[in-house]
Amino acid sequence: MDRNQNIEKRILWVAERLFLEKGFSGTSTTEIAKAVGCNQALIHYYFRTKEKLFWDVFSPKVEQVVECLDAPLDENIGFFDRVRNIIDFYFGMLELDERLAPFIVNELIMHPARWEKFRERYLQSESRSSAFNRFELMVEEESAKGTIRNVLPIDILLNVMSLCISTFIMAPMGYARGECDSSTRKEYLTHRKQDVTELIINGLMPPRQ
Amino acid sequence: MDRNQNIEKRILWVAERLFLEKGFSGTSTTEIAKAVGCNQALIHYYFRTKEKLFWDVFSPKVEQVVECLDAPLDENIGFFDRVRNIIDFYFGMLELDERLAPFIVNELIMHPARWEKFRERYLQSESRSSAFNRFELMVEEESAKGTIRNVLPIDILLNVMSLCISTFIMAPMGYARGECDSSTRKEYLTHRKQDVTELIINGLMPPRQ
DNA sequence: GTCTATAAGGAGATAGAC
DNA sequence: GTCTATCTCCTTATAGAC
Repeated sequence: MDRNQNIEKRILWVAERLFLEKGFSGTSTTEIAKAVGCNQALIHYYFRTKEKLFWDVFSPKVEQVVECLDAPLDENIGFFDRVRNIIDFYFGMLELDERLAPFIVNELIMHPARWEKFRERYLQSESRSSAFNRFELMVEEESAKGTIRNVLPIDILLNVMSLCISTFIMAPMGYARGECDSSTRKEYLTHRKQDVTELIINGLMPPRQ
Repeated sequence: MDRNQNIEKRILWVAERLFLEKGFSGTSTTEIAKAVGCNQALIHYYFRTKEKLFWDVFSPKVEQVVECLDAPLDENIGFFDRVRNIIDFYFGMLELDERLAPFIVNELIMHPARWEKFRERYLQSESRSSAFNRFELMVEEESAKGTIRNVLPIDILLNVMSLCISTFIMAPMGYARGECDSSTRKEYLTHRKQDVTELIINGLMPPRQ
């Protein structure tokens, strides 16, 4: 954006855009340099390797996409509205930048090793966020009351993530039955968000007897 | 497999394995040649370009992953069992080769243009399979009877695809809370399949009044 | 049909001038 | 800090011998 910014930040900023659009293997340091308006050697001067530059872009994005499941904080609302809030917030975050979901998923597929650094942080029960722990408690409570079916809290969140992210992965097919204009796109996203919400909420109900 | 097979078929066979494991950009024709045990020029003699070779591998896989949603044919069973069958069959197909889901999704993300050739076939209502049309009829029927909530048939299938495919995309994280042994993996897949089924079935119920 | 050799280009990274 | 020049390696594709 601003020509006179710190060059290191400009490189990071341009790299972010290009990595998001074309992935790690699809983007060359030469290309980044050209877009920044500097020499390719400068990229390596600041970030030493392409891998390291990528990590500096990738890492905050992963945190965003995973930790965002925690975000909508304690208001005094019922369980189902709480779940609705989670979906709303999560979907909204992905909608803010539609390149985010494909970017993360692509890297998860192509370089699973990069995730090992996150596994510990997100899967060990000791290091789980307090928001997750509170959510877990709510689920157990509702389960005991019999207001929801028997289900693990982590599965609820996995299902929410899967359905939201898939919406954006499939978008290029979904809203392009012929033409790709932005109103068709918006319509597709709105419709999917609504159906995902209904599915999750309805799917939580205890089975009829 | 057999050393004395037709070389063209052996190239295709090896290319399939490598593309599935490392994607288009991660696999070089040189590498394929080495694995086949022939010269790199021979790949181009038979397939002209890497792109063409890839297409010959990719195309049948897409058909498999999309058309498999149609497959479990008419038995005389109720609607919910029919849906259960679809999930079972679809999940089972992906389980037969766990590289399939990541492969397809990765290519969908990195080269959306490749899908334009399939869009017409799968999204035009005139060219839809008769199995889909029959499924659509069943949904309308159940909807009219009030035995399921108000939902579009295509959304049911999108949700099934999303949840099944996501299971395999997330598998490297999912069953690797520390160790990756095959019993943990099997346990993870079984559990997710069951939860996905419950979610879909339960999510189809009409809301309580 | 299968080979060797090579063309033509792009990649990431570094040395060294300024 | 920023540049030019260059090293080394690897890619796809083709020409031409056998």
